[in-house]
Amino acid sequence: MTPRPDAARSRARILDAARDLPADDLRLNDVAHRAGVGVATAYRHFPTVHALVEALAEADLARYSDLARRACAEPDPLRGLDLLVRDGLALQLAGDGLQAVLLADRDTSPAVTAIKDELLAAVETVVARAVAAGAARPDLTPARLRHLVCGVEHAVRVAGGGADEREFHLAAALAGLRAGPPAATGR
Amino acid sequence: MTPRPDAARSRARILDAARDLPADDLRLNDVAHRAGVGVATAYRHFPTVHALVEALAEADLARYSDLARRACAEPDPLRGLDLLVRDGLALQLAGDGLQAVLLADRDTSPAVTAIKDELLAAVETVVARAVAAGAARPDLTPARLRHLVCGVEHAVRVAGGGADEREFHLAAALAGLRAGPPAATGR
Amino acid sequence: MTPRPDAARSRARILDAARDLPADDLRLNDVAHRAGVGVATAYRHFPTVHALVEALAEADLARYSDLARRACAEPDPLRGLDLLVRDGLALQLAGDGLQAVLLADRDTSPAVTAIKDELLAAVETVVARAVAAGAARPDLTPARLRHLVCGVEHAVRVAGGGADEREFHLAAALAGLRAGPPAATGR
Amino acid sequence: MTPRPDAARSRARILDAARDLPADDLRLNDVAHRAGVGVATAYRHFPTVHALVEALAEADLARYSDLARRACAEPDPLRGLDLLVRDGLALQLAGDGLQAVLLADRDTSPAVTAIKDELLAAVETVVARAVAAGAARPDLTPARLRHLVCGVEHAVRVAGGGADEREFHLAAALAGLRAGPPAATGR
DNA sequence: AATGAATGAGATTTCATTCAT
DNA sequence: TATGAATGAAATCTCATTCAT
Repeated sequence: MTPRPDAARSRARILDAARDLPADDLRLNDVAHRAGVGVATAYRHFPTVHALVEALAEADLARYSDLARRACAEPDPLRGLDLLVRDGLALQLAGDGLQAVLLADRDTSPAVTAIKDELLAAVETVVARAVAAGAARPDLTPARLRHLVCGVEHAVRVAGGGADEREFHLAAALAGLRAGPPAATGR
Repeated sequence: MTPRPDAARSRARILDAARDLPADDLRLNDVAHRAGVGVATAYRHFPTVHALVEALAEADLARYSDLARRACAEPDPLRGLDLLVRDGLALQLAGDGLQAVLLADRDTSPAVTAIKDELLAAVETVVARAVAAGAARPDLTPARLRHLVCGVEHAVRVAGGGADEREFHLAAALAGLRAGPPAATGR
Repeated sequence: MTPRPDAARSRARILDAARDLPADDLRLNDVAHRAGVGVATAYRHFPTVHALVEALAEADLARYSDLARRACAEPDPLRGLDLLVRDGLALQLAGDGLQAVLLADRDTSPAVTAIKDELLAAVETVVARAVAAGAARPDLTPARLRHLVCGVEHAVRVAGGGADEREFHLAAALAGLRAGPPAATGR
Repeated sequence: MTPRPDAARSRARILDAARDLPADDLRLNDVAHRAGVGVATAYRHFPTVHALVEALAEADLARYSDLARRACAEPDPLRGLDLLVRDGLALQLAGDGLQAVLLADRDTSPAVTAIKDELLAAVETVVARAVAAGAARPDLTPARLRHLVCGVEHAVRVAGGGADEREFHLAAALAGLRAGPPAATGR
């Protein structure tokens, strides 16, 4: 079960090399070359690009899960929701493969699935508490919260990713989550 | 000046064929084949995939511009803003290459640049009126509004694109745009 | 029979444009474009690249024929041979399509064939007189003389085409033509 | 260091296939197809056509170098020169890519450069000895000798390549090399 | 388990020639 | 006749994945 030492070294080198590249444009060939490792070695460790992205995201995913647990523990449901969104957004913006892993239907690594399950459970709690307390729109669901944060991440990225833009879009999102449905203005 | 009829026919066939394919995964080779046109012909008309995406988006872009002009004409600035966001989102969700064209720094076609300029000018007016009327966050800018709508589009897409999801994210976004900055709850 | 004035103008423009390009790498497309003329127009005037090369070479070919006639008229057969080789080489080096036309089995233009026939007849005379006078190797034939000059042209070209190199290779060739067979030194 | 057996096999198959084609009209695509090898494999081994031509010529180049060394070792400088020209011409006529490799300014393969350097050094010696012994024109240089042989190769080729033609042009060239400058007969 | 050459599919590009206008 | 877009074949190149060693 314990990996051979040289295998572990290869794996680590591959991950290190991958961190220098944009997560949305990884080529296993390229990564292997930069890692000073054979192409097939990279494929042995990570059969698909997604498997590699998962491995890269795993640490951040664990942090996300911890964050969600802390958000559950907040006495004030509103503050819990805000904390989750604010710090979750920061995590998603810091590492560019996280969104893909969060949104994937199936995971390559069981460990990743386990962490995601924990995370989703905690998010469910945070959302349920916020809705129950009237601190969030009544039609908010855990899935919707996740999608919304992904949308905000996207908005901030296309805006260039600066801190000012992040603050603006975060503030608008938090306000939008909280408020009840606005008076209809549509046609 | 006027394009030759056969050139126009080729162009139209290429565009028709491209409409059957996802805008984010177009291959000129494939498009040419489906259009019953030589590969070289496709490359002559559209030197890059982006040029083709632009051409596909041009009609929607014109509709977007019309919409923005109507939004300017709304007597109530708030209703103008809501109209622009709601119907703009619908346009962006209907044709999947629109966002890429809207966000591109440079355009291939001068016609596209012209339409985008008109659109941006109208958006500027809508935002300025809404802010002046106190109907939108004071730090809202035209660029931020565009990025926000792109974020909402993204959220709805990852949610599966259903009408319910669209309504939820739209409502949250409109509410978030309107409200002043929320009481700080961050760390 | 008289060409229409505009056709004549097209033809002239094509020839002018072709003169700016290396004769061994002409593309009709390219020539047409530089001439400011439609591609098909170029093809109408010159169905093949060789036809164009012939037309470009025609004037030089006529000069070559005149030269050969003058060489025939030389009282001294040796001087006639030398004159033909020396000035013929100069002509061949000056315009880079001449060799191809000289060596072609068939010609596109009857006019070119006529000039070549005159030229070949004169060369035959020059060679016959030189051989008869003992001023050239007895096994020299008109064809061999032509091939030899083409070989010298090639040597000068790969040497860079300078005047010194031309003089060296010319001198060696003239000496080689004149001498009887050398004492055998081969295996 | 040692090439992998399968890579060596591919390389050999590509070279074998290329030998069936005219060296002055090689297309990597075609060669790969005939060799029963993927196109990409052909491009990996030989990034350009010239690299392939070099590899094809390498064996002949080595023979050429041996020949030049033997020519240096001839006690009689004149016989050394004749041997080099006669047998060098035979080599150049046998394999049609040799001239291109000999005349190229830069080589793809360092091995080829090394052989060419040896060859050129030996030619230099042969020429120097012949000139010193009064067995060749005083203005003969190693470069001129190379260009002259290329010119003779060209003449023989355009003459059809037969043995008679080869003997004629060879005899003329050897005589031309040997003789001092002829009495001037030009204008 | 590690290696990197081989593979084949297909993207892009070039070009000579044809054809509708 | 003139035009230049269209054409298709083929050359070059890229890439993700597989396979022999």
